[in-house]
Amino acid sequence: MDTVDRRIIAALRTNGRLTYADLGRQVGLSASAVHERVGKLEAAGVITGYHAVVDPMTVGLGVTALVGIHPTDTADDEDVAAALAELPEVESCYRVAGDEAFVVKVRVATVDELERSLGRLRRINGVARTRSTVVLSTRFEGRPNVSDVEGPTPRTDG
Amino acid sequence: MDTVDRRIIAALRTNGRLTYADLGRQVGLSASAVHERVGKLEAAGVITGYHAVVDPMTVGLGVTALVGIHPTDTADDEDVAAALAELPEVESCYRVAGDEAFVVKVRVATVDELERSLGRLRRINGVARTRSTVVLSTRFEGRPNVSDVEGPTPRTDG
DNA sequence: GCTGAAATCCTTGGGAT
DNA sequence: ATCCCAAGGATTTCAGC
Repeated sequence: MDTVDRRIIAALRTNGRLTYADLGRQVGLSASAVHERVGKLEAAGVITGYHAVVDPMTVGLGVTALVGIHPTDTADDEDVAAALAELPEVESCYRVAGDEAFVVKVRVATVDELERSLGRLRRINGVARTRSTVVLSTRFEGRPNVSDVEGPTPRTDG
Repeated sequence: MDTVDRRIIAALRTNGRLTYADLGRQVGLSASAVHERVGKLEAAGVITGYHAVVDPMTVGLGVTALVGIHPTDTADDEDVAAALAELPEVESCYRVAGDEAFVVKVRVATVDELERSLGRLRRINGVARTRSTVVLSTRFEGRPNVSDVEGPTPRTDG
C-alpha cells in the first residue's frame, strides 16, 4: 500500500469505470502494472467492489428515514440483524452503542410505505420500539475521504 | 424505463465494471443497444456515477459515528450544510425532520480523532450541540434494493 | 514489480432495418 | 430502438529483466 496504490484507489472511488490504461496514464505506470496492482487490492479486500450509484428519486424511492431500533431485554443481536437483512427496504444497518441496538437506513417510495415498513420493523422478534428520523434531503452521501490525490505523474519514457 | 433498463441498473449496481458486452448477454441485447441505453440512463440522471468501494478498515478509517447536529435558533441551514461539506471526515449528510437539523456520518481513524472531529462540528456557526452514536459494527451498507433481477435472457438469434 | 508485445475482447461510431 | 460491422483501443497474459 504505497502512494501509487492510494492514488489508484482514489481514482477508482471517484470513477469506478476508469480503464487500466487511463489509470496507468494518471499514475505513471503501464496498464499491466496497474492491472496487477488493482487485482492485488481486490484480493486483499481493500477494494470490495464497484457499484453504479442510482438517484433514488428517479427509481421511485423518494422517502428515506433513519430508524433507531430499541431491543427488548431478551433480544439476540444476531437474530435481529438477520431479520433486518431480510427487509429489502433496509439499505444500511449499523450496530451501535447506546440504548438503541441498531440504526438502519430505510428507503421506500412513499410515507405510506414507510409506515408499513416501520410496522414490519416493530414486528421483528427482539424489537421493543423504533425511533424514526425522516430525511428531508440528502446533501451528500458516501463521499470519498481520500487525501492524497494530485495531478498526473508523467511517464519517465514516451 | 422498462424492465431491461431496470435489469441493466441492477446489474451495474452489483458490478459497476461490467462491460457492455457482458450486460448485453445478460439482458439479451447487443452491446451497442446496451451502450446507448446506459448513456441515456446517465444523461437522464438515473445513474449518477460509478464508484469503487473500499473497506474502511484497510484504509485506516476504523471508527464510524452517526452524529445529530442541533442547530442554534438563528442557524442558516445552507451555511451549516456548507460547513459540514468542508470536513472530509463527514462522509454523508442528511437534512432531517425533528429537532436535529442534520444527521451526518463521520468516519475517522481513532476515537481520538473522533473527539477532535466532534470539536470541529460543534465549532461550526449555527451548531448548538451534537449527539453522537458510535457505530460498533456495520452489518451492511448501501445495499441495492432492486426487485426485478432474474436469470439471463437468451438472445433470440445466434 | 515493472515493461513491452501479442492475441483476444470490448468500445463506439456509422449505416441499415 | 435495435442490429451489424469495423476500426481503434483496452484487457490480459507472459517472457524478460
